[in-house]
Amino acid sequence: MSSRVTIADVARVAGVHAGTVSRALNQKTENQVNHETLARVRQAAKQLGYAPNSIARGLRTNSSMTIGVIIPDLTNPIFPPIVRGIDSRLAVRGYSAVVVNTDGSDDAERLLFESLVQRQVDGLIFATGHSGHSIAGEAFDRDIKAVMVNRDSGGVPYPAVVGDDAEGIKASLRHLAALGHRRVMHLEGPPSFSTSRIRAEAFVSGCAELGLDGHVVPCAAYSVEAGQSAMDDVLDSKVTARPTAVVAGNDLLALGVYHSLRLHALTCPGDVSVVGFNDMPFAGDFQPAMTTVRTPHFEMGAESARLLLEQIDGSQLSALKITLPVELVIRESTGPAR
Amino acid sequence: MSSRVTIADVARVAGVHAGTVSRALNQKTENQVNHETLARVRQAAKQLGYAPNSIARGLRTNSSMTIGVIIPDLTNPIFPPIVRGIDSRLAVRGYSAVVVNTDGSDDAERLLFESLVQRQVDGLIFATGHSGHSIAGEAFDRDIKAVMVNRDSGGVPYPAVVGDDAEGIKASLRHLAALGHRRVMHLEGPPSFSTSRIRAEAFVSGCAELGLDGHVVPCAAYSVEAGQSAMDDVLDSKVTARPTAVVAGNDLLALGVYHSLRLHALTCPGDVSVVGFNDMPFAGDFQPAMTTVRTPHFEMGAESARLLLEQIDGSQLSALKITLPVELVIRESTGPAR
DNA sequence: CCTAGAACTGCAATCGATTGCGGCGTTTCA
DNA sequence: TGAAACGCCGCAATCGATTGCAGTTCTAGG
Repeated sequence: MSSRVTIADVARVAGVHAGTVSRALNQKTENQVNHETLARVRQAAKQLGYAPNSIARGLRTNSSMTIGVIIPDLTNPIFPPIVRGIDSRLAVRGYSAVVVNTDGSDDAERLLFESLVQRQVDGLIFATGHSGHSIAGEAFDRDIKAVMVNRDSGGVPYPAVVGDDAEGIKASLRHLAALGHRRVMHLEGPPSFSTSRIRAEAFVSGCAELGLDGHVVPCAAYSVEAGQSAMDDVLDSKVTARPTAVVAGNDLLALGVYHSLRLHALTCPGDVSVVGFNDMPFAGDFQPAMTTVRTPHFEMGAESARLLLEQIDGSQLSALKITLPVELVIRESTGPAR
Repeated sequence: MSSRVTIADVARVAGVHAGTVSRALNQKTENQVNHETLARVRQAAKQLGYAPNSIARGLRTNSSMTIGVIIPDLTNPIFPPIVRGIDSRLAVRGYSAVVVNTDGSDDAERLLFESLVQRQVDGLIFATGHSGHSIAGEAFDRDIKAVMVNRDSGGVPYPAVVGDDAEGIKASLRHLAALGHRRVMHLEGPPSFSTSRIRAEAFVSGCAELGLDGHVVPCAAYSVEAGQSAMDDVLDSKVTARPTAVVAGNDLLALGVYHSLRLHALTCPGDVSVVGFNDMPFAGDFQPAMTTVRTPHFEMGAESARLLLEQIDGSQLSALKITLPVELVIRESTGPAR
């Protein structure tokens, strides 16, 4: 399909050898060819509508100009901005991204990883939080270039790009404390995600610093359902006192809290204040508009791509870990404690 | 990087010729090799951890097992489900998708199209509504296999997968009419999108059928800002009477209407009822929960991938146009007319 | 006028797999 | 018993580009 015209056709029309055409059409080698010849080759190439077959080139140069991006689920709203950030850096260098979804399955991750490697991707970006049986260690052993984004490296010596989660949580806590909240709760994401642990720890230490009565409740997943289920349990429980504020592990969990509160005929922020995490798209349009921690997803993606390209270029890595600043966005889901 | 073991290595270990290894490791040709040899080759391959270099294979077989997906913007929430639908069908056949974003720019679309073709993609899925200077016609002339999704083919003889937009609009209108609305308005998306025109036409004919006083207002883009701006103009206008219900071209425009209403101290659905289109993720969590037309994005993606694979397989196309049913989801943004 | 060196460009190997062709040994059937 | 048929596998060309090497021409310096 398509691309019928090859370098040999151009060579024939220009009256030169294929090797010369190759040199003429490559930035790095075009100074090796005579000016007139170069013009003739270019003219012939344009006339024939020649476009190099990147598969053939890849075979010879051992590179595919392709980057694999492994994420849990594209429909999780934090990932599209990350992917676009990655793409923004990749595109200007002529690279393309192949995005695959694991749906949280380790088996799927392994399979997709293998398929990506088979495809000769020039590098990998891991955006799966899973630090359990992560494939990253194996990738490193196989000399595969990669970076982590939105998760720490989990002991594997790959560079990582993360948001300042701890600071985000602490800012949330300070905000709540200023509103007079004392009994606060954290909905923690699955412990297999490095971000979950970091946020939970920041919550605990933040509460200690501010003198708050903090309580951590684990959730089975980063999903609306898991958040609602966890909050339901809390509200139905007779033993634990109802918190006046909830710091959710992410916006999805916070949304689950919204649902649970509505089901229990409680208001937000009247009865319970809620803070999310990520500032996912349209978080300001929820009911109520969600107070949440904005993380720079696009930039995280862009930075991760930059670090990966540095590896590929073989240049010295400019950083092993990049922590990007976050910002608490105060909207309507937080209010004074009753 | 990686994949150091080649077919020649396997051949050496198994004591056979490379060609035999190739035949042994391919489904279609494995019956051409003796059972014992086959076992020996497989054993050697596993022992060495052999994985075929798909670049090399692609060069010879003239296929990359890659599909290009051209969309306007991944962060528009309707696209992730479409992409995942595409991927769900592609993955089981060993294909991968390369997704690129045009951001609505025709120039970008052309550039990305060329880069995809250069990458020797085996087919293309166009999800850009733009029917203006669409590249599709040229793609067809170049014998490139492709399908359209979420847009009609605009005269180019490619198969298309769309939602039943007209029915969605009419169902909205019936719902509003039943609530007693008479003066209704449609916020039309940019006319360069085929979906815009179809929805606007359905609105007009639907109003006629139901005896409603319908009015169409064009928007500059499918965005929250464009929707708000258009609605602002309507509400600020002294000449046009305020409609009691708005049928927005999509959920983003509807969200813009929400913003405009709030700015003008009007309530929804109290003062104005609003219906969106697409049922984007979390539409039910907006303020108020949005009544909208659910379109089966995942299925649309899956169907488009199926049609593309049919083309690639060279089999008879099972359909030239697939229209998937939509469903009106009634939530809280629509109420009785005052 | 001669020669070293530079500037170009052709030659051919190479990347790693696939595949048409043909050879060899064995089976089958007349 | 002979020949056709078949099963299996090796040989080598091929996909389309890149690139080290070497040859040719040209320039410049002595």
